[in-house]
Amino acid sequence: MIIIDYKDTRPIYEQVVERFKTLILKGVIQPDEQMPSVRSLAMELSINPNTIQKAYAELERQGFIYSVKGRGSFVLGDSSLVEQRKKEYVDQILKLVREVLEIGMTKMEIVLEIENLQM
Amino acid sequence: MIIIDYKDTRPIYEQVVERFKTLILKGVIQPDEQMPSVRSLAMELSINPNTIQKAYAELERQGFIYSVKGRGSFVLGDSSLVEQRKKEYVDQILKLVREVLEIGMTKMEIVLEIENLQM
DNA sequence: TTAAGTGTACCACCACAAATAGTACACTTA
DNA sequence: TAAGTGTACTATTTGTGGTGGTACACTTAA
Repeated sequence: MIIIDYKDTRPIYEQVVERFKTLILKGVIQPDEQMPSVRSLAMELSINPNTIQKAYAELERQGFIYSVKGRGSFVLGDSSLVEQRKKEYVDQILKLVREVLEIGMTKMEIVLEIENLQM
Repeated sequence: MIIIDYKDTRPIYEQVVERFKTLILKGVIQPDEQMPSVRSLAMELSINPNTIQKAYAELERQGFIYSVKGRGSFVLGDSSLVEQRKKEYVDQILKLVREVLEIGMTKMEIVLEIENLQM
């Protein structure tokens, strides 16, 4: 399910985060389904449990999963934190957009900046 | 005019940048006025000229001053400051856009929100 | 109650990047 | 030409990020 590419320059935990995000967004892992445990996945990938822990913490921060001490980590549903956080972000973005429109920028200029944004 | 706080965890050059930005925005240093020279300021603060050079390069990048080899560095006028504020807003917006892309939104969705924004 | 499973916290190590220093070069002006 | 200016290059120091080792805390099932 998860693979690490050592030719990839990105840190391991980041690769894990992205891989799980894809799996969750595509519905391969369903809401409320249990994630592999920190230890078992670390064992499987022959890396340190802390690295998986870091990945899971990031997934939790971004609203994809939640973790319960002693029980495990679980996938959150679409309607939950992710959607909520999207709204919060959009609100913040629009607020800033309003301000920058007031000092003379145009919507088109802003849109162009976003289109050209490199990740 | 400039002071360094060694208890401050931020790097020296960053403190210098911020201090000058404040002074310029408040009008304490006027447009076209000459900045202290790299060497004299470095001497005054007992640090390396390169550190001041780095601060000035950053101030130039942000549109606050301009430098001429052999002549010195000078404060830019109001109109360029507006441009600077635009840049700062755009930077903030793009930062948020990156985050919201991270959690699964698309550029198109964001752009649509902006297009539909009522003032 | 206990054992095995779970997430979490803390510290150490290492590699790499950022910050700063040292020095030399290039330009301008009086 | 000399003294002042910004700039470029390299070396060294410092800080940060990523990972590993280990111990702790909690949950669950036997």
